[in-house]
Parts: sequence; C-alpha cells; structure tokens
Amino acid sequence: MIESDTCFYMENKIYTEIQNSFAEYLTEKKLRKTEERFRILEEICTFPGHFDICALHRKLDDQNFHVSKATLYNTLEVLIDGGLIVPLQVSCNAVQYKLRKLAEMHSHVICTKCKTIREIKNYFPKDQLDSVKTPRFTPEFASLYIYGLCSKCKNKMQKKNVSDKKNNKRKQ
Amino acid sequence: MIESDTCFYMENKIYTEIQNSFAEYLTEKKLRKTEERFRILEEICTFPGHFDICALHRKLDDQNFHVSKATLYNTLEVLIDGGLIVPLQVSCNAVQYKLRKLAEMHSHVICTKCKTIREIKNYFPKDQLDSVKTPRFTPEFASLYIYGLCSKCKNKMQKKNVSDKKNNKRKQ
DNA sequence: ATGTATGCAAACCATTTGCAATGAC
DNA sequence: GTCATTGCAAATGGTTTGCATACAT
Repeated sequence: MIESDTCFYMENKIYTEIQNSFAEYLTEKKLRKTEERFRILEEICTFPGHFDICALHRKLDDQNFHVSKATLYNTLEVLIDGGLIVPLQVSCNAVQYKLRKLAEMHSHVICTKCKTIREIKNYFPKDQLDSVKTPRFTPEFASLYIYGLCSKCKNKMQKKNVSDKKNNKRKQ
Repeated sequence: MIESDTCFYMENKIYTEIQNSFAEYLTEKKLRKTEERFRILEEICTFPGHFDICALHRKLDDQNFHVSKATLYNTLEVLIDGGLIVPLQVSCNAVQYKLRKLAEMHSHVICTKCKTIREIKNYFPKDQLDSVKTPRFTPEFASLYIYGLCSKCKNKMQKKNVSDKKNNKRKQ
C-alpha cells in the first residue's frame, strides 16, 4: 500500500546522530539501554518512509533478531516520547510510524480511493511554522497531507463512468 | 480527548448543499437513498470538528435513531468515497472522521503526548495547493497537521524534570 | 420482483495487559 | 540486589464479515 519516490536512506552520520540522541534521552529519563532498543531503532532507520509494526517485526526476524510484539510496542512508545519517531495513522488497519527526521522532510500525498501514500518534499518547512499562531501550544514540526486521486484510480474511474453511460444508453 | 476552539456549526444552506451532493453521488453510483444514510450524514453535520464511530453512534442513539455499528461503518465508507467526509491522520484508538468541508477549512494541532486534537484556521488554503508539484496525481485538497506539545503536557513534563533533578541532587 | 442495505452475532486482528523470568544498573 | 525490561499468553476493543431479513428501485 505504500510507495516512496524519494528513495532517501539515512546516511551514517545522521544515523549516529539519531542513535546518540536516543541514548541521551534514555539517560535523561533513567531508562535502560538495552540491545533490543538500539537494534529496533537501527532497523527503523533503514526504512525510506513509513512502516508498521508488522513490517518492522518481519524485518528484524529476517536479520535473526527476535523480539516480541509487546517489546516492539513498548519500544516504539519510548521512541515516540523521545521524539525520534512519529506515529501517523493513515486509515489502513495498522498505525504507521516514521522517523521524525524523515517526517520533517516530507509532505504526504494520499489517494482517497486506494489509500496509497506517497512522499514528496515538504511544502511546509519549519520557517513557515513560525508564522502559525497556536495559542497554548508549542509546535515542533508540521506535515502537509494532500488528498486526491492517483492516476491509476482516476483512469479506472473515468473508464467506469464511460461504460456506465454506455450502459445507460443501451437501457434507454 | 477532543476539543475545538472554532465552534463552527454548519449553516442550513451549506447543510442542504452537502445533502444534495450526497444524493447526487448516490444517484450517480446507483446506490440506494435510505433513511439511515441521510440521518447519519445529518448527524455528522452537527459535529463542530472531528468525531469517531462511537461518538456518532451515541449521538444517534440519543436522538432515538438506532443503527447498527455495521451500518455506520458501511455508510462512512460510502461518505468517504463520495468525498463528503475524510478520515483524519491521528493515532488514537479509533479512527477520527470529519466533514470534508470542515477539513478544508482547518489545520490541525495535535499534542503528541496526550493526542488531543485542536482545530485552527487552515494555513494551507487551496490557492497554495496549485504551487505543489504532484506528478501522476490530481490533488483535491490539503490539510496541515502541526505536531507538538499542548501547554498541559508541557507543564507536566517540566515539573517532572525539575523533581527528577531534585532527586538527583539528594542522591548525590 | 430484484438485488442492495441493514442488523445481528461471530470472527478478525492490532494493540494492551498481567505476570514470571531476565538482565541493566 | 533491585527493579526496569522482556516474552508469552490471554484479554480487549475497534473493525470486518457472513447471512437472514427488510426495503428502495
């Protein structure tokens, strides 16, 4: 259901930065630095866009690193609190997550018909955020969601309409 | 979990417009015009912001109009396909929906901690949409999601940090 | 008359919870 | 040694599905 034009993979430097910031957060909050937490974050960094728990679980399994779903949910919660990833519920069955660094870089293009999400460069960067008035609220980042029809669905719909009209004429 | 500053209620004229557009859609797609479908849409129009299935169900029950959850899910699907409502991108337990007319008018301010959604005037109106390049995609409307911390959560967090530091000093 | 829409109950599946075992500090 | 973290299995709850009945066309 998900595709990504912007084949952006984390550079090593950025990845180390993310890892460090997670370690800092864990120290600050007096949480334990377990192997699971870091392996999970590492795996997350290899996703070019968003992912759901199942995909992440599979990917870790493929690397022969087995964690329980419960641990995954726990860890994602910690990563969200630490500001390293963001949840974004698109109306598929499972919640989608995404590295916050990536989320800050992207806008989202969503086909209302087939629910495919595509990521494009962010059309609402941080400096624009300063001009937004949000009383009693401290904004951290913004993301733009653009709804519409992908070319496939649009084509299907047009064909359907044409054949509908033909059928109508035949019936008359 | 939900609050709304902009106490916007649908004017009658707009409401009739919405109803008509739904009727048109049903005709076009050869779907049946049932009482349930129109009562559900009517009730949806009274929400000043977003809602979830449960709230909608309760509201209809209060009006002594009883529909099954299955019918609600079916109807919402039809309303989405017809472009009358949109599902929102928030990760709460239940999917949030919203009249598309309202979604077009609003930006969304979401606290990443307590998941409260607040609605503010749209900072990404339609004319800006023209400047966005979305290849193989026909955009219809856009909505801006601003993530951050609400004042309550921020206060809580600061208090926690302060007490953490105090504890650290005591221990030393 | 026909076949779509509804209601109900069961099924499904993502997420949460409780608890014993493990391991970071 | 202590207590947070993990893993497992059971519970929860939102959503979907299957099927008999109702009703829009």
